[in-house]
This record gives sequence, C-alpha cells and structure tokens, in this order.
Amino acid sequence: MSDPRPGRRLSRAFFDRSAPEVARDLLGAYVFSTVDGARTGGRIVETEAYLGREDPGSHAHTRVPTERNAVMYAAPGMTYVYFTYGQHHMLNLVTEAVGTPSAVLIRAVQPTEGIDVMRRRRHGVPDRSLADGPGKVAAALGLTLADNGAALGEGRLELRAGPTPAEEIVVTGRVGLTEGHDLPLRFLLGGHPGVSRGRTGPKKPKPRR
DNA sequence: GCGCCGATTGGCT
DNA sequence: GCCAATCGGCGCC
Repeated sequence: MSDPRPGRRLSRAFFDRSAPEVARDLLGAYVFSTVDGARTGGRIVETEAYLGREDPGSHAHTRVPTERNAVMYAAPGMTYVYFTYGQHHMLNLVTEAVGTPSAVLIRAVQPTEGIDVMRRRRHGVPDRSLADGPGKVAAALGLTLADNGAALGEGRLELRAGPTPAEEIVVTGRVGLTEGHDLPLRFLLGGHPGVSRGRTGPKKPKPRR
C-alpha cells in the first residue's frame, strides 16, 4: 500500500511561475480540503494548464476580466472554482503574478485521506472513480463556489508537497475544449489508474463522408 | 472497454 | 439564445 507522505505546504512562490511549470510540478503533490469538519484529499495525478489571454482555451482568452474569471487575474495560489454544465464544479489554482490570468486545473486525485467521506459524497461509484476527473475531484472534496477566490492557505484547501513521482510524466493535449485542445498542456502520471478518461481531440469531430 | 447521448444551470454575446 | 475546461448510463463488441 502506498502511504501518504505529504510534505510542507506549497508556497506562494511555487505558484508564481508559468502555468505549465506549476501544472507539471503539482503532479505527486497533495491537495486536502476540510469541509463540514471532514478532512479529505489525496495525491494529484493529472492537471491542465491554462495560459491567459493568448490561450484560446482559457476563460481569460481575449477578455477583459468578468465576474467569473476575475480570480484568474489575482494572486498566485488563489483558488479559482467555477460551475459548468449546470452541475459540475472545477478546481483550479491561480499561477503567475497578479494581473496575469493563468491557472492550473486539477483533473484527477488519488484519494488517500477521508476516503469514507468521499465515498459518501460520490454515492455509489467504485473507489477508482472517486476523483478521476475534474468534476469528480470537486465533488469528492466537497468544494463549491464558496471556495472560489480563497487566498493560498486561508480557505478550506491545503496544498502540500509530495515525493517526486516515480511514474513517468506524460504530456498531451487538453480535454473537452473546442479551441486549443492541440496544445501540449495536459500533464499526467503515465500508467496511473486514477487519471481521467478524457479525450484529447477536437470536441466536434470533422464531418464524415 | 469504448462511444454516444441527455442532463441542467449560469455566463456571455 | 447558445453552449460549456463534464458525468454517468446505456448499448454494443
């Protein structure tokens, strides 16, 4: 069995770097939440980087700050949580300096703590599917829009370093986007059973004939 | 295991 | 109105 070995808290400086660097280095790190008195979380095994105005897949693409994406412009390490598809929350961590809208999406977590609570929140799904997708991560951790905009170390989330992953780090295109899916900005631990099953290609397939 | 499809709310044009 | 950084169920091989 793999014992959880979370280390020291991740610093603001850790997040004050480019989103791809942070996304890669978050692999093997730990994320925990304390919600309703229950601590849950685990090891990050899949991430995606979103770059900002120049990134066609980003919420900040060619846009002035809006109410939703404002947090992307804020301080490194801040949590950016948004709601989509009428039912799912997505957990992101802001990267780079204030004014630069970039973030990293946490796409999959290997549960190590509070697994019983996560089972209850995820009601009926097999253990291997507790947090193997971005919507599942937020659901398993009990996150809501109330967690949007929390400064590093001040909200219900805690981020800690982990040992350097023994697994190979694999880089692919991002999942679920209509634009920018071809950029190599998705990072995952190769062969890990807990990564999402997301497709990397264009969302709308080319017409067949 | 893989692919298709409906669900369901809020953000944005 | 349109459609989204998704999920789970169902059908099929």
